[in-house]
Amino acid sequence: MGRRPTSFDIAQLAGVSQPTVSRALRGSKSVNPQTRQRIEAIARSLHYAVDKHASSLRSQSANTLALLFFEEPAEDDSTINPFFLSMLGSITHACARAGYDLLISFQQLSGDWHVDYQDSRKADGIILLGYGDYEAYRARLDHLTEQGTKVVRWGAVGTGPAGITVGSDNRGGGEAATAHLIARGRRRIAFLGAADGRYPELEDRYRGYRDALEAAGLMVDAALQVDAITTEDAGQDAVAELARRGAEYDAIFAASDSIAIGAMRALAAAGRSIPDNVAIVGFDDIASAQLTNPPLTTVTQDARRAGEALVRTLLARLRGDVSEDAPLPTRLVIRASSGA
Amino acid sequence: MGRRPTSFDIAQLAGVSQPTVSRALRGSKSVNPQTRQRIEAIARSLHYAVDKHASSLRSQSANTLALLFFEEPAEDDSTINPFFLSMLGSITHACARAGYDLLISFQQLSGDWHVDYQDSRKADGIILLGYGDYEAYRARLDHLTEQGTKVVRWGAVGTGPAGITVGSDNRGGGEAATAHLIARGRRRIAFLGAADGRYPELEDRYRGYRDALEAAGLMVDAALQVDAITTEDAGQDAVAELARRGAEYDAIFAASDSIAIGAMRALAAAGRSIPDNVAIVGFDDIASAQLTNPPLTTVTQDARRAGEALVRTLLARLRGDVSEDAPLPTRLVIRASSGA
DNA sequence: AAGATACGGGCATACGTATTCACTGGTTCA
DNA sequence: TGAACCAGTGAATACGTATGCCCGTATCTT
Repeated sequence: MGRRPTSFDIAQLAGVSQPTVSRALRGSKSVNPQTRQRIEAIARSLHYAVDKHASSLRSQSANTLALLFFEEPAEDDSTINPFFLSMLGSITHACARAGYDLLISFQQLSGDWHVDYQDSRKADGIILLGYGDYEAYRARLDHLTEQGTKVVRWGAVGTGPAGITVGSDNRGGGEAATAHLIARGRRRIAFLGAADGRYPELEDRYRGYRDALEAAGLMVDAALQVDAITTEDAGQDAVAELARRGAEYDAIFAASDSIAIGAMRALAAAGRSIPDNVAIVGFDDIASAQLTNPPLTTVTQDARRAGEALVRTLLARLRGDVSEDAPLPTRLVIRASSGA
Repeated sequence: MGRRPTSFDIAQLAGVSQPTVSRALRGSKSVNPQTRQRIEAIARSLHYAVDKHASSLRSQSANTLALLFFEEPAEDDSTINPFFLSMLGSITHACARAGYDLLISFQQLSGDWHVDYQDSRKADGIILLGYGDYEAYRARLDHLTEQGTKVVRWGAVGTGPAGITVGSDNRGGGEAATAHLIARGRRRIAFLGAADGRYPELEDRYRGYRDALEAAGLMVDAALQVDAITTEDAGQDAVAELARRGAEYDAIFAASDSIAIGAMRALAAAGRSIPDNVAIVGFDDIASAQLTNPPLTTVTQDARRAGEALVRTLLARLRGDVSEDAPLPTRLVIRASSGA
């Protein structure tokens, strides 16, 4: 019960020196196999575990990654986009498999998170997660990468410093969603979601929307595009805005499920039936999408692969590789909200 | 751009010794205020941050807490009970406020998680989160506390080693839910959820259920209690089991929203209308509860307060205090599933 | 006026590990 | 047969910080 055992204690019991213990336990091949086994047995029997801080101090690497969620400053309750939460599992597991610990933190986009982890050596690399006004943190992102901090982020592939962005094929997903509505006979399809550069993912989905319209020979009507960020309230407001404009539409492609759910609420309140009056498709396939009434047709992003890709890319960067992956494929999940 | 600045660099620039820098930055009052300011200014200008590992090694404290989620071994996808995920925000924030970092990890209940954090000094204390067969990890829990590891867990207050459990007033919540159904005129109320000792939270909710029945002079009918763990599938199965027994009932109190949602699905499939044929109340108030059809009446647990209480209790234990809080209050949220 | 006290800060050291360098005894090769 | 080599290991040291101990000076106390 005394104090924690150290590598010296093990060395003494094994009749070797401390460095040999260190080498044996880290798998150096310049240790006699028999010696190694003896050392490992003793270590096990003493419940020995390498002191993480001593190890990190000496080796100058934390063996830890940091996961930073950006939360909207507006929201008082700390609700994180469910899609990101669903990545949490695979990120955690991928880290564990690689032998890394995972630090987690919520940050305001506008805060000074970009210095903390960089300076205190808490983590070897950082994963940034969260939709949000891209312009608002682009400067911090550039700063980090210039300083040599290892970072990856979820976002629109092609934006931001080279090779640090992992993301879905938003454009392809947007096209698939819209093409589906067209195939169902809809012609006046509204798009709810930011179309400007501040939300590149949503913008890409908008591009896909236009691709599909144009491929079908349909006109892109600016009156049918309403800005909305990914919250239910924004979706609700967007439908109100369409009404204000007097816009006529028989379908909605919402740039996220949260927007879609808010929109459905507004449509229901206005007495418009889904999908008969208005068909609707979302994006993300969050858990709630199965529970809406009617269930929401949406575009699935593979959260598991996403998390794994983030970790894999970051670990590659730590090794000095720069592997730029292609966008992750998306898949249309057809439920009742988009028509029979 | 050279290497990271150390406290020696700052000392040199400030014309003092390294220990003085350390003292100044940690707020020791035995440093002249002017000296301190000078040091702080230099530290800021160099973007100096204390090296976490050196600090932890010297001071023998990690300044870090660990959050361990237990996941069901059965589930291939790493879905965590949404209620626990909703605690994540407040736990994270509470840690940040206290100046602690937060490590996160998913674990199998049956794994050997109980040695890792204890031995490697990664964290000063551990927060355990996750429903699960209590008997299955009771031994590990006892082991940890006996070794002096600082642990808190979410669960049924009164179970487990003294003072380490934070939890809701499950019994009160169960009583409120059941009393509500009785007030709505229901008389044959089924309980879906484990009533044995392996799931103490659910058992407490069952106790509350019985309290309410007895207070109203109603009989407790064993045929109306069906074991179910907190998954949708279990809820679905439980309704099937009631049918198999030929039990008659006009209401269900489900020990969790997940169970309730599964039950609603089964009822809908069986053509029984909610709430006319069967009124139903859940427990947890997860996000999906608002989206069911009809929306689910349920018992809210305050996730924010829960997370804060967990962190507060753990920090108190780290200081050596043993503060045993009362169970956190719950609140009945009445929606359409329990009748007009 | 002399001793006591407080203040500010330096010296030395310890935390536990990983790594460089040097050494030994044996083996191989020309 | 000497030189070059290799496997296996120990001695020494560095990583960057926090803290116990000590000392000099200035301020009180009686």
